Amino acid sequence: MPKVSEEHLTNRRRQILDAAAGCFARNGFHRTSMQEIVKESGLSAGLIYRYFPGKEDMILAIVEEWHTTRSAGLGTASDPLDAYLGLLRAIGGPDAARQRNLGMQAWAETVREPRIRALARQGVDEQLEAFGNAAPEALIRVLVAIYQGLLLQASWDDSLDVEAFVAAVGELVRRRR
Amino acid sequence: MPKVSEEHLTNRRRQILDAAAGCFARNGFHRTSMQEIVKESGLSAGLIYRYFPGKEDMILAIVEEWHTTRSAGLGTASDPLDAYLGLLRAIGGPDAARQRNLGMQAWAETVREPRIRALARQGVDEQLEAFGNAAPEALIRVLVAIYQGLLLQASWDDSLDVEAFVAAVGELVRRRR
Amino acid sequence: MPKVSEEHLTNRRRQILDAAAGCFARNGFHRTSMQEIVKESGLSAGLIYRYFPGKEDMILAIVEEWHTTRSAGLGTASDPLDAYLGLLRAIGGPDAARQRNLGMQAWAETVREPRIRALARQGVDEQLEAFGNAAPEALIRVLVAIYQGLLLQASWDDSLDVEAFVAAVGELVRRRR
Amino acid sequence: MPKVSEEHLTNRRRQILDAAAGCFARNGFHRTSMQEIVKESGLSAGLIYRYFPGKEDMILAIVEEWHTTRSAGLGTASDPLDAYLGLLRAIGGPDAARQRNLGMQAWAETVREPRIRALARQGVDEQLEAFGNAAPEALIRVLVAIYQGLLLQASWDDSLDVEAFVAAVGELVRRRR
DNA sequence: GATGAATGAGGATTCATTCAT
DNA sequence: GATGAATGAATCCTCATTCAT
Repeated sequence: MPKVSEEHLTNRRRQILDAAAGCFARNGFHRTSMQEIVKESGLSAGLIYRYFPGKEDMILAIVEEWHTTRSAGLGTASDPLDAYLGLLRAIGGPDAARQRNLGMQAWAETVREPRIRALARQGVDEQLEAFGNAAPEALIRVLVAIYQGLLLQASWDDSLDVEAFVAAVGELVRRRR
Repeated sequence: MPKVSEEHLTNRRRQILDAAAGCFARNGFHRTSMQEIVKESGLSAGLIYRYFPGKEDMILAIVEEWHTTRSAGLGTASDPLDAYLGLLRAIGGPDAARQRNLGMQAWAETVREPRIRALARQGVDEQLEAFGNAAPEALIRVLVAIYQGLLLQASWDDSLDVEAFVAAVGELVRRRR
Repeated sequence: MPKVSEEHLTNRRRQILDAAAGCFARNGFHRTSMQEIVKESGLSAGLIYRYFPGKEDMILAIVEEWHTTRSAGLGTASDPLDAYLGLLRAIGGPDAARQRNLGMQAWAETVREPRIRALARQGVDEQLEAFGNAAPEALIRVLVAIYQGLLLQASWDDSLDVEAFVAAVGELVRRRR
Repeated sequence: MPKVSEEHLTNRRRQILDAAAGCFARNGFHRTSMQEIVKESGLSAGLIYRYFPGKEDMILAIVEEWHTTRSAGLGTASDPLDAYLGLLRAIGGPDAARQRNLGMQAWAETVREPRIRALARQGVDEQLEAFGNAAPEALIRVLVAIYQGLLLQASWDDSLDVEAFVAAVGELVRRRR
């Protein structure tokens, strides 16, 4: 009975999304052909279309996941500032290259796809809410902006000194108190 | 002896780049077809290809110009901080939507096109040099990051309070002294 | 010893053909995917392929059945003309929409599939034989043509007055005697 | 200046429609791939899409033309019955194979494409109007039906005796007066 | 110089069919 | 027997680019 377990379905979906994320991070959404994803996933074209109605939907799923990952577990930390600085370190680190690339792709899509723009905006809004008590909106926005800018700069410059960057941010913010 | 004046050539180039920038800002690099640029420019496909060897080159030219515009006349100001805050206001303002869209497109291209990545990196490096005397590198990077992040957030949220944002930045930085 | 009764097999076949006929009448042979038939039949793809080697064969079976139904019990009637006029009424009636649609699909297939062409031709030839004694071939062909044309026209025009049509035919033919 | 004459455009369109009609008459609308039409026309895929937005539109154009051709110059004849019998001879003749095939294809499409159904219905209605004075609607419908049925039967049986068919029709109708 | 008709490789997607379970 | 997940060739269509005029 090829009716397959729930887990199998989830794994397949993962397999596809992973392949897609890899391709997208390497070549961007629009320079990645479905054929490449097919090859990278090791599955067939037809099967992929059983999981995603179209390329656009795969992009959306990838972006959704990206935002979900990003917004995880901030605000709940005992020392929010430390948690935030940790996030900076993470996004600036060498392991985050793929995440950075996906992020930049996602941002570019906000220009023409309302649903992706909504996700991006919502990503910021969630931070505003999470930290709403600790600081005024404008300040949180600045912190988010710093995160975003670091993502970009770290992507462009492998030799960027993330620690120094984080330290500078820490100083700037701590002094404020 | 050129049959057409230098000026004519420059104007034509402008005309093409303007059309392209308009399309790109609206739909992104990859959702814009050459045919759309042809139509928007009012010129013919053949002519456009006399000015740019291909679409890729047009993208490059657009991105180049974007970075040139951006890096203009900072660092030379009498009060660098004021000048910087002015830049924030400018990029956050409602007139800058097109510039923001182009910027986000350009950033996405850094993923797969080394020349565009080089331009992006160079854009940051220029700021590092321009302000090299006034502050440590890490701090300048943070300021640049704030600029970049504001660009994104202003693009996603029309109701973002740019003034409050700028004020928060001003406070953060001034306190430092 | 078959594990499943002959009757079961026949019922299954019926189930499949009914589903297929429904889809085909609605969307035509070529706009109907096997997947739709699978869904409409409530069976599985694999099972359907145990009953029919391929889509083409299902089409053939449907067309065969269509012709069989059509040629039933003419010529044997006590008053052939009345029987014929009854057939006209039947094919023109509102209940016959599905049959009409299938007929038109079948006719289109005669263009490229010799076996279906053969069935169509045979359908006419059977009438020629059945009425062979009552009238010359050419006249029978005309009567068949009228049937065919009515099928088309009734399909295109819900408000067609079938009774008037049949009356006109009756007059035309009766007068002849 | 490759801005091309009106005549050129018309010829190109003809060239495409002729190629398409040839393919369609041979293999049916849905067994004909665009690639076949491309090859048969001697043009390129891209060019064909400058003339027709899609395959569906080409089918529609072909069907439109088919109906236009068919409805030409009846009703205006001095002796309508003779003109009609001439039409029967024409559609039954060996030169009309392509027209017959296209007709059958068009009829099959009436099932799923309202615009094609509308054309078919309109084709009949035009005859009703053209002969409106000469005979009651039902009778004209019968004559049209005979035409349609002859088209089918002639398509299926090369040896069909068109003359005898036409003679039988003539007798049937003349006797009526 | 300037035009835009023409090209054709490449892209996303569908769908008849198979086969491991 | 029965299932439906999986396949991949084939389809329609787009679009960057060229070149005859």
